[in-house]
Amino acid sequence: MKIYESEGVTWVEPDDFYDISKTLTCGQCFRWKYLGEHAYLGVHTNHAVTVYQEAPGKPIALLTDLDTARRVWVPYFDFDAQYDRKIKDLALDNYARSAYEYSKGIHLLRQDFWEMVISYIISQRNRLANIGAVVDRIAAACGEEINYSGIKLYAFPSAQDMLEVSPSVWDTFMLGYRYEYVRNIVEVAARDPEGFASIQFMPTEEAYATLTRYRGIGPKVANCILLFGMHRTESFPIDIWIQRVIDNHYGGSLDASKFGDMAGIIQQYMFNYIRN
DNA sequence: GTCCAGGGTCCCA
DNA sequence: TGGGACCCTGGA
Repeated sequence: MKIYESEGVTWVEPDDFYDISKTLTCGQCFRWKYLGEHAYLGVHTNHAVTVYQEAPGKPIALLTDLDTARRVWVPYFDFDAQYDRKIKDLALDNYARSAYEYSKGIHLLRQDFWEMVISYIISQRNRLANIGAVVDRIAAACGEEINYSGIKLYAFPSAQDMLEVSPSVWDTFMLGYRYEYVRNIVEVAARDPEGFASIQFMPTEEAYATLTRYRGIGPKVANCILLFGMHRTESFPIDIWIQRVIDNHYGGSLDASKFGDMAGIIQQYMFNYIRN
């Protein structure tokens, strides 16, 4: 990977083939906004950035300084990752191969654990666009304001921040039947922030068992939290789309462990492939 | 206006 | 182990 600053813009050239547009729109994240002209605006923890890529495989521009880019955005975007080499080492079946060819350039973001817990509880039986709208409303109501070149953006709030606003504000989030799920886990996390945060450092099986004990977190949501919020790339969340893939192309059953620690990335390739 | 499904999970038989 | 219910939204 190459990284350098030029006239206030930091440029990144990953070793891997990288597609910013696919990475940000394939459904793994909910809060990035398309600005037009190949540029996206997004927030991670209490940082905001504009990212631009003229075309897949081209150098990527980050509107931030070199130090912040190195410290915050290189890990977030997984610019250092070497998926292409790992994929070559796997004997992919025809469908996985087609999904990869179609979706190549998608990378797995290293998103915030707590934000992913809440986002994926909200995601159940919900539309992609609506998930982002709900998460944005929560951030705007409870999150710390980030002034980004005159634009007001909001960090995703902590559990304590979310409890500080009144229940009538919670009603404006439009959580629907997921209200009790979110409320419960926010109260749990606010009571013992460090204990809850420690889930992300547990071995994968223990983390899965712990997560699925909470109301509103079943197998699919737990696997999404493992994959997107903890970067456990061996996780393979099965939603209705992936289930369709398994039914239509794998005769009803698929042992994703044959993909090893690329299973989660191949899941993203398949999800992107079948949805388009 | 009605109907239906959307990145599921819980509950109860 | 399987079916129904659950909140809210947008498109047909």
